[in-house]
Amino acid sequence: MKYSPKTIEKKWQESWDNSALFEVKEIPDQEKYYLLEMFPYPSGKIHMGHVRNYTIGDVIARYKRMTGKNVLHPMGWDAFGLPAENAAIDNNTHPAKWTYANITHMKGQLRMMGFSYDWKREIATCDPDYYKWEQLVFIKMFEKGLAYKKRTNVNWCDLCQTVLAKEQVEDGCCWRHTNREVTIKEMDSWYFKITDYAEDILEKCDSLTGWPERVITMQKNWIGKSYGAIIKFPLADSDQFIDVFTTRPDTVYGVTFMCFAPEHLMLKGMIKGTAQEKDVLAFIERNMKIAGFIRTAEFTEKEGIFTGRYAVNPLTQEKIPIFVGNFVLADYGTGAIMCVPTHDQRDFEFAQKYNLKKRVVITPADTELDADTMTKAYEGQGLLVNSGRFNGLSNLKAIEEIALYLESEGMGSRTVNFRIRDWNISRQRYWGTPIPMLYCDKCGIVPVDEKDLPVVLPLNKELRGGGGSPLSFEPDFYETKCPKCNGIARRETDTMDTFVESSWYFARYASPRYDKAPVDKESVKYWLPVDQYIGGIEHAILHLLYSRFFTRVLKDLGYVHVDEPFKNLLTQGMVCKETEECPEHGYLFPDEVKDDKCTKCGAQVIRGRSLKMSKSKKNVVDPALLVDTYGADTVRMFCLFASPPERDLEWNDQGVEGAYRFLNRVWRLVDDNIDNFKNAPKVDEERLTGDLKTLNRKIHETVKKVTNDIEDRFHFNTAISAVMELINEAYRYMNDAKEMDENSWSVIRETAEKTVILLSPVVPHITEELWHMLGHEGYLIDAGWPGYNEGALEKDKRLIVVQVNGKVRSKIEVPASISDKEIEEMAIQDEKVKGFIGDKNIRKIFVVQQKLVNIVI
RNA sequence: GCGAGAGUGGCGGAACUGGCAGACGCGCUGGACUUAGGAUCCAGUGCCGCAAGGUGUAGGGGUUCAAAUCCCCUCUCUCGCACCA
Repeated sequence: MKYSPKTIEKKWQESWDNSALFEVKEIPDQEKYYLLEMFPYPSGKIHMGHVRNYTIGDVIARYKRMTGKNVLHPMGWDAFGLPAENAAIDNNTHPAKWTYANITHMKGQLRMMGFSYDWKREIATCDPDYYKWEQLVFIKMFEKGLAYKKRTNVNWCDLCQTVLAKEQVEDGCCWRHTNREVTIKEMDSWYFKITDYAEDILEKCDSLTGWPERVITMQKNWIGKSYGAIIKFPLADSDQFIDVFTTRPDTVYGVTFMCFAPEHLMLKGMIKGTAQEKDVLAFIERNMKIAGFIRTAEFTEKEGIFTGRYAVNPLTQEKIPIFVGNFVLADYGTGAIMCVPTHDQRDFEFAQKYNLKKRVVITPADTELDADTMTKAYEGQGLLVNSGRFNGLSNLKAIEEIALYLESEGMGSRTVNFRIRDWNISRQRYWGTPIPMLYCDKCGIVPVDEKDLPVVLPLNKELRGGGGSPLSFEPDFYETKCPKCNGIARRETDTMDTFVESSWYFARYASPRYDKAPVDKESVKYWLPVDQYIGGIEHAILHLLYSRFFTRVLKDLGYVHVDEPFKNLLTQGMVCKETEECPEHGYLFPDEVKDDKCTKCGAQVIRGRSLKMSKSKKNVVDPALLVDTYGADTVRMFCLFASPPERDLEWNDQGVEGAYRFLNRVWRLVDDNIDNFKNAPKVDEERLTGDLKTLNRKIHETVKKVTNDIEDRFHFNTAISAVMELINEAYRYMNDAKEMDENSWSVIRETAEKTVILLSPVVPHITEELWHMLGHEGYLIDAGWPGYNEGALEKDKRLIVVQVNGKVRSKIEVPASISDKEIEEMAIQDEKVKGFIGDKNIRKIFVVQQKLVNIVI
């Protein structure tokens, strides 16, 4: 019988399905294992990135199940979001229709891959049964002050026609449109108070020992905690004060000017009536138009203007000029900074440009600084000078001392500053969770009554393009009554950021149909946290940070018992492929290239470097086509074999062929010999000798290696290669054997059986078929993971490498029981070795654990 | 600029705590079988050399009996951060 993936894959997928093989429930006395892969956005069809991500997860899920764990392995859809809305407008359909059609199609594709999901737990976040609970959590957050509304400057993406959170701006551009700069708009928005949890989220980073170091670093950087002080500078000729944040209170005596961000709220009032007012306003206006990212980028030249007002240095009582500077960040610290040109390079450059006063207040041990002649700021350590009562103190000590002094004088306070901002979750779009709030003229902002949840997204509406919250054009939706006073009220027409849905879906999977609360506490208690989470590194900040925040909120609301959602995190690499480019026609599809020439114009194509698969670079491979040709098992195997999970995967069509060839080899090992297997007795290890004993030992070695590779580090590539070695050795044995007796067939059958079990998490269909061909009943996944026999691993002979002066000169075979001393003797007696030693003296001999001898002459 | 990671045959990658560099796969070469093969099987394949042997893990230096692995310097690439006061 020929290996026919199409037939057997369909057969077993249906069989697993019919027997509900992967449906799980809580079993209190069985150890659980919650394995989760980041759920996909239902964009239309699955791509190679999904296939890789989910294959890695499936191997772990199946392996853990085979080792006796109760494995939760759910799947669902991150179903709200802009693409649905845009597709709806483009194709004159409805986002819901488009989304659900995509889900149906993609679900079919995932089934074809043979992933072991508990589909009974499937979630689509656009389902009112899901977002209802999100709305409830929102209301609870509002009641606790964790969700609030404010009017501020926000980041706006013109292409998305919506506001973005700070995390969703990359290099000044929208995270979806990396070539479109965000603009600044003043708007009302809803915020989640993630800053309340910043300290805890930061601190617990160090407890996440199962996370990749770089993800932790990125999160720490994003939160950006720094210790310093807020210092109050009196505004001259007024009774006002200006707050500045600094990490360097030790340099206050050196402050010779001050700088405001153009957005600073005190500015306009301050300059009223001054001679400079017009010029300063013009400066502010001009700079406000430049996107914050560009204005404060490193390559932008520092620019400022004197406001005409002065502040008073609280320690020197000196009057210092106040400037507005383009480089000062409005949303970090207080939006105003004290400037110390002698000890801060940025301030130094600014002072040089505008010819401002400088005073040295820290002196290094070896040289004397002169404020007038120095060419750059001195930012190192030293002793304080020109600093009144603090002279002579080391500056590190002075940071504390001066802050304390200012505190005691009521001129400041030590403080901790965070870079992270509250999470703006308002989106001026249609296809998202409605924010369950309403506005009443009499009662103000009022939450929707819990019994009226969910606030359902109206589905019978036609979408129009052109911007503005679509729901704000739907009176049927926004016209309502106030639950407090029964008067006329208007619903909130913005929807929530879609990152909100993905911030808690992992908890919902524990009890996906629970209809009394967001989660069933008992289920959550059993399943959470996620033991292993798998997904792309691109979510290092966004999704993973929001999820950590939301889990804390859910804990404080009493829904879950954990504060960290994901115990272990694996960030898999990208799937890459070579690109081909024509000088005239840009990127080309593989079939647009013939003999290295562009089929459109005949120009020589440029073979580009390997890049992440993407439609725009035309280097994508459609998994569906591959599955159709080779079967899901081959595709799964190649994805795992080509590189370890955390590294990028280099796509190679010929490599796929190799995987297919190997599976055929495994198939034939069983299929060709099945009759011989039937009559062979059980392996009797005592009676094995020679090559057969070696092959039998190889079986045990392979079990050991595969187990370690999967268990310790998820290195499936080396696990697979170990099985390949075993298969190669079995074929070699059969090829070399003069005669195949019963004993031989026993060991070959044993090889086949163990191969089938060890490969089953990787290629579940072919192995299930072979398992049954080998005469077993029941599903392979319940067959248990094999152990190995340490005794069978022992060799009676060993090959010892003999080095002379560190160079390999010979190899000798010795009995395993031999002593180090005897090995030395044998090594010296070896003919080849003798030739290298000659008549020289042996100075020393090293023997390494029955492996190697190094003779030093 | 700062931080993290990486650099190994023609290619993807192995080598886990320093102990035979290149497992396994792809590709390539030769052979067998065959009406035919882009199926299958066997053998070979880092580089130089007929061979003995030499040489080799980005480059240079060091530690060690022994270095892809540890230390120092340089280069290249990837990712993240980037006027954060």
